[in-house]
Amino acid sequence: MNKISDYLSIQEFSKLSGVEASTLRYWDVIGLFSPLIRNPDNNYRYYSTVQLLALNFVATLSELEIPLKTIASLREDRDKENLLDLLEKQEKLMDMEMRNLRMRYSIIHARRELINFGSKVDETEISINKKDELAMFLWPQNEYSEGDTFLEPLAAHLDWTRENHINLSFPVGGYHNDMDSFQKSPGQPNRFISIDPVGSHVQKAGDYLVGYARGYYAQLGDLPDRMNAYAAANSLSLVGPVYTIYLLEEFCTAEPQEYLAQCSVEIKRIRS
Amino acid sequence: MNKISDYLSIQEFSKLSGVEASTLRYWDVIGLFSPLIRNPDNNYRYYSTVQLLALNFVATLSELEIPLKTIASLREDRDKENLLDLLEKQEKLMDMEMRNLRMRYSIIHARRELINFGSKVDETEISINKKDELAMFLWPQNEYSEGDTFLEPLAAHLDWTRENHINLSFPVGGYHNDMDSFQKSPGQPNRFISIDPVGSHVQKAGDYLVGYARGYYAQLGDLPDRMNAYAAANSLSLVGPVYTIYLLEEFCTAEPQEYLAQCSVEIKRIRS
DNA sequence: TTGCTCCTCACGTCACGTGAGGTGGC
DNA sequence: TTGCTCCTCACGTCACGTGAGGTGGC
Repeated sequence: MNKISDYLSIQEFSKLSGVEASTLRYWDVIGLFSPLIRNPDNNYRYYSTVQLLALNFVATLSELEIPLKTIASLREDRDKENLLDLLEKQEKLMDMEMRNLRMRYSIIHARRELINFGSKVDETEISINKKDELAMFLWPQNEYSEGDTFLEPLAAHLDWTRENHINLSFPVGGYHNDMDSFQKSPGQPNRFISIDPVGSHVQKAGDYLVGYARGYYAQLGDLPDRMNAYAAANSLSLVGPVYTIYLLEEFCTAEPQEYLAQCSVEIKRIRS
Repeated sequence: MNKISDYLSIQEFSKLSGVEASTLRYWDVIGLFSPLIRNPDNNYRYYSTVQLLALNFVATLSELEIPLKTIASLREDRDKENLLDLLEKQEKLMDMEMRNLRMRYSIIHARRELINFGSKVDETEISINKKDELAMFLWPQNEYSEGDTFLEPLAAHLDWTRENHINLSFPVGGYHNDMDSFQKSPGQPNRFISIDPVGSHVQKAGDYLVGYARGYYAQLGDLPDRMNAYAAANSLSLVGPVYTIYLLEEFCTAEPQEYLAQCSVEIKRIRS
């Protein structure tokens, strides 16, 4: 008799192996991994140190998040091909998890950036700011019928977003083709945008005229007028599309009148 | 009455929002997100397109894997700080997930490398091979009492592995201080090793004398003798530690006699 | 009248963790 | 005798998905 045949109680085996006693009991109950012997009088479980290796097999695959049923069937029918197949499959699942995780990361990142900016900004002033490149997806053209708000074209494009794998968890904003369109109907953008870092459209880096407005979606008040007035007073010409992004919205406040929009349009100075 | 007040059945709202009807029902039951109205006659749920925005709030946080209870409490008490705290916490959880995922990746990688190599190798020959660097953890010195197998020192170090965050899902092998020790007791390595890519010990790149043995752990037969004989016949001097790693073990076969060990020791040619 | 949609239970999922209530070993 | 360990149920977890069985609308 060498030391190996000394039996270990479930507590001792648990401490040695690092696997919880409740887990050992469960694995026994479902027939995945059982103690070497049972005391027939009191049903006590007794393990042997030799079993540490077999347990490690189960514990390792379980840590790889392989279903216990699969582990059990692999124990029955174990060879190189089966194991390699299984590991390969698991790696593919993990690839998907990784991609999913990265996407969740960038959603959080995008949202935090907007909120942080929105908390610090001086919303009362119209100003000229340098903006960095911002990647986004451009949605299709919006079409408005009589009496439509922004909701109808939004709803109309939801199918399109799903077909094109646009993730609606990224912040959504508005896009006007130009300052004219923005002034004519500030609450009716020509398109929607998704602030998604893998988006194919880029708001170019450069000098922008930037203004802010409080209130529910698409209620931008006289912001277009004020921006145009500022441009005229400072001899600026405003070119290209107007981007509206919501720094604060239902994610951080229950009060629609506290939503905070930022509108920006690129400027060219007019030589005087 | 504009279009917004047209009510949508649960099916229509589900298709528009991309959220399953069963999920909408569940969110209603737990009080997280409810339809605008209920038909009192038949309890039919009716949603409005305006609710798409509120739903997006819930769906987004749910996709970020934030517990529904937390989302519910956030809806009650919503402000920038609460949301930012929540997003930050979630990001930290995701960091841990990411680290866990990477570790599972490298476990699979390490195991696959060994098995793939073990399937192809010519195990009958002793040969001189170039080996690349291999990172690992060196366990503490083993101490053997009378009658001990490799199991006793292994068990004795399990506490140490946990204290030092050694993950036992990586392949474990043996380490002899030198060829003398290897020949004297091939089944009793001076240390154990964990083939973990973040390990602090490195098996140096270089020319190695490499041999193989079939059989259960630590049953290396006359491999040390054969390696020494090969070295003598070819005027090689064998220097430094002997590494034993198991290419095939209980993970890919149920038969202990099919386990395949690889032993390697660095060589220096003796000038003749 | 006939599908079709909607409803409300109730149960299953997956791998345990946590008592409750009771017994055995030193 | 007294803790301590061990046992076996049974229930909870988390966010739904899936029927079963029944009703309402066109």
